[in-house]
Amino acid sequence: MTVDQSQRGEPERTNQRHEQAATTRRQLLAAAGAVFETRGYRATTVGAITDRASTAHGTFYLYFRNKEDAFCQVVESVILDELAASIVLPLDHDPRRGMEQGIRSFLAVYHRHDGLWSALLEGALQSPRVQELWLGLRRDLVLRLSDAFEAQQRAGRMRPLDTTMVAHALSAMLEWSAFTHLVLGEPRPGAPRDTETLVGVLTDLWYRSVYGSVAEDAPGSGAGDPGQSPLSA
Amino acid sequence: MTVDQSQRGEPERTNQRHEQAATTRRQLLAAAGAVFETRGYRATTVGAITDRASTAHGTFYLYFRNKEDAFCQVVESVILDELAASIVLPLDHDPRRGMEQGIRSFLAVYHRHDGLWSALLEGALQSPRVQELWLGLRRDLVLRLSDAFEAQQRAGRMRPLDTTMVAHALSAMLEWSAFTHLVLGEPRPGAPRDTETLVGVLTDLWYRSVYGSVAEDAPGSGAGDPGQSPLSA
Amino acid sequence: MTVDQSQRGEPERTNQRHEQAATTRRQLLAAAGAVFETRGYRATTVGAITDRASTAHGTFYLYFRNKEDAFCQVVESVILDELAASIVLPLDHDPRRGMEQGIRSFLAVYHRHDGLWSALLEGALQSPRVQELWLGLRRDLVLRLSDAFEAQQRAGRMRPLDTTMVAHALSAMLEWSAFTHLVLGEPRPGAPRDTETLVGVLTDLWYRSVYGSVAEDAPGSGAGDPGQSPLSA
Amino acid sequence: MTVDQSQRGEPERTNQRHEQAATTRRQLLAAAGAVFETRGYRATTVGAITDRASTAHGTFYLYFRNKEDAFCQVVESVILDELAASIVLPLDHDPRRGMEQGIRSFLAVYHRHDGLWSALLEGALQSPRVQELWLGLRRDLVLRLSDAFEAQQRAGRMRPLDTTMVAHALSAMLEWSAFTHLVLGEPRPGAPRDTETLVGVLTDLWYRSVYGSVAEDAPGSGAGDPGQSPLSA
DNA sequence: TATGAATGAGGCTTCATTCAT
DNA sequence: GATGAATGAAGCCTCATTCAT
Repeated sequence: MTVDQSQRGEPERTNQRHEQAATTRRQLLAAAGAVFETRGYRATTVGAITDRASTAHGTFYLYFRNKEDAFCQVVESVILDELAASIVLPLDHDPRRGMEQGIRSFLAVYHRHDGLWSALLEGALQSPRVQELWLGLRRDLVLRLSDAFEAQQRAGRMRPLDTTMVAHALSAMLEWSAFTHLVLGEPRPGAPRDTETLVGVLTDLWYRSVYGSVAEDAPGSGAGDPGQSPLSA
Repeated sequence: MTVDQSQRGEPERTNQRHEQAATTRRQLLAAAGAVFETRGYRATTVGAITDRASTAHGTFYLYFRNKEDAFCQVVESVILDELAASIVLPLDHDPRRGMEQGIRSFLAVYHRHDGLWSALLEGALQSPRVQELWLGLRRDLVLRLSDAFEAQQRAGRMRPLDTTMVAHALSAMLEWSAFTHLVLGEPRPGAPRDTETLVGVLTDLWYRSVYGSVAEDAPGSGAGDPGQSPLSA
Repeated sequence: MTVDQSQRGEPERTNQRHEQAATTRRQLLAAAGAVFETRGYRATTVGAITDRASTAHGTFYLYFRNKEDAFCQVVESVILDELAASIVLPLDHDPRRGMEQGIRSFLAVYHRHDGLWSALLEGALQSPRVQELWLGLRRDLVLRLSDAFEAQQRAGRMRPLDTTMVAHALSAMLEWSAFTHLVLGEPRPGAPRDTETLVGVLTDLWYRSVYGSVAEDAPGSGAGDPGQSPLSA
Repeated sequence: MTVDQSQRGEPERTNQRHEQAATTRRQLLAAAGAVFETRGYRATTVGAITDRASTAHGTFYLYFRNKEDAFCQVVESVILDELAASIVLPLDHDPRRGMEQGIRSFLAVYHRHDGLWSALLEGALQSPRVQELWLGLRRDLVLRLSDAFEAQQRAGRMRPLDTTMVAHALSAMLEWSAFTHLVLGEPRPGAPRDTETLVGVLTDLWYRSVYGSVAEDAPGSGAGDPGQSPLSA
């Protein structure tokens, strides 16, 4: 039977190898994710990853060019998962509730990977490639937001603003609030984080900023339909 | 008395020594600042600092316990300088202009030390002590802001909001906008940064957020005196 | 089955690896032993060891946590060898000759590793872990001795003495005589060491001390069997 | 009066300087003693000594060539003090009590400077000069002992033994028992050290060893006066 | 004499990466 | 594909000693 395998069995063996390899890759990716998440970017060592993945040290380099590469793959894989999840975002006819949902789900995603965002930030400050990856993610978000704003503006529902700049600024508020609250634990480190309060405040500020003079004091009372929420697109 | 001095000679010597030492410290501090600014936190090595300061390697440890300590001293010395400068902040009777001035000067300070803020962020993610330093700075800013908001609120000029949370959120917007625009060069990396536009947008968003329903559409129209600007205190 | 092996190939590889690694460890251990023996504890550097072992500097840390650890392993490996050798210690029915043999073989062991005992002493004064190791060795020796004394005492062949204290004191005499004669070269530094004379004197003193009033003046005359020699157990 | 001093005052000033210098030396010596005593030889740094002496770092090198030199001076100064004290050693007509007194006072001296003996041993293993100093001290002791033994032997009160070797061996027992009991805390580390028991045991062993066959079982009952105790010379 | 800033050699340790098997 | 031993560059930190004042 040994003969069998070496004669006709090659496709099978190849398949087996492929599967084996895929498994190894998955193990390494998962291990890398876990280690980066808990230790941060720089403090993560290849050894820690392979230890956790129960593979040999050298195996790491079969799947990743180096630590930077592994990190980027981890982030991308996580992002893909999250994007898959975020498709489920509920749409809403009330623009304020749409914003609220978008903000809430962003914070939820952030919260789910606390340490990874922290590591991503750290990595972006140390490696150009990670920085590029990170900037790409941010630009996506900002772009979606500014597109939505523009649509609102064309419909006359939004104050006349530089949509790109506003999208940047509001994204910054959202992103950095998420970081300071969820990662750093501000305002009161150690205290239980009341994410819902944060959602409420951010929604209020976003709404004020964008619709302030058009639909004054009108959460949900919207005179006419302000359309789809910018974030739930 | 000259005789006295020449007998024991200590005052002169001591002074000379002190000066020499102070000079060395200044050199090291300046060198450290420059290196941290260009290389970031982690990539900075003690050797690079002493090379730049033209001192022996060991001299570094005469003035700093280690890299972490040197970085904290650098940040603190820069902050002190900036605080000295910020005292000159113009007060203004128009709240919108006050906000604008505050935002503009914050961005100016940030811009003046681009790389250092970046390094500070990086360091905060790698060293608990740096993190503490950084959080301290943030808390100061947020506190001053929320105090100002509270004053405005008591005077009935501001919407009823959780001042602490709002201060946090608006600080986050300001801080992170500064970082993304001035350090990362967003929205268009490489393009000349139009800081004034940023000032305008941020001021508008802040103003809307805070005074939205009280003094609607009243930028500069000062219907009554909204009091001192939060940031120029 | 050969096929099996060549498919996974692990046993062969693993064995080869193991052997290679064991060789490296042995080289490092031998090199460390040699360097510690000639330079002493403190003056030994990791670099000197790896130079001698012809390995890279970093390889050292593959096998030892640090210098302290390497030293302990060296001592332990030497001790193990010696214990293997000491099993061959000749028993004797004449207690004086038993003592003599024990003392002689102790001195022989000591002599074989001159520098190492010296380094062990030095290390014990500088590292708690080495001290613990050393104290463990001493306690073993003392315990065996005091057990033997107790047996003798129960058999009524020995003067009534505090066996623990006596074992300690006589061990001290033996150990420190070994050190001063074999390491320091006392009484006449530089002169050829007449170890046999030392053996004779020490045996005489031990014998006197222990059996003095029981078998007075009976070296070798064995008035009855005082039993097994304490040291040759 | 300043003039006075600079014209005739030179001898006075010189005296003042001398005194000043002597004071400084004393301070440094005391500080060095304290630091060596607590930290041991190698772990003691020049900085620690000058800190404790409240002098400048460089001042150390006005009085000592280096650490080695300082240590030797410390040891010598302590020894001198102790020798001064040991003159008071009580003589005794009973040889056993003489031995006992000698042993007791040796242990007392040892105990008074625990850490220093430990440091001396450590230093001897690291510096040839310290080793020489230490050997000198030991040889003195051994010589006095062997001289005394020889006198006893000439008087026919002692067994026929190689006095030099015996003096060496018994000194070794005494010295090393002192070290293991007083410094290491054996046999039971941490337990209160019962020095008197140790004195008793050592005296017994010494006495047995030396007078065993001459004055059997005769502590204090001495048939005739065995003369002055070896150690109290 | 006394000072104390400056020096720089010397040692330790970590870890990303390679490579023979 | 997988292994894991080996490499060596790179950084950190200490401390004895010198020297200008």
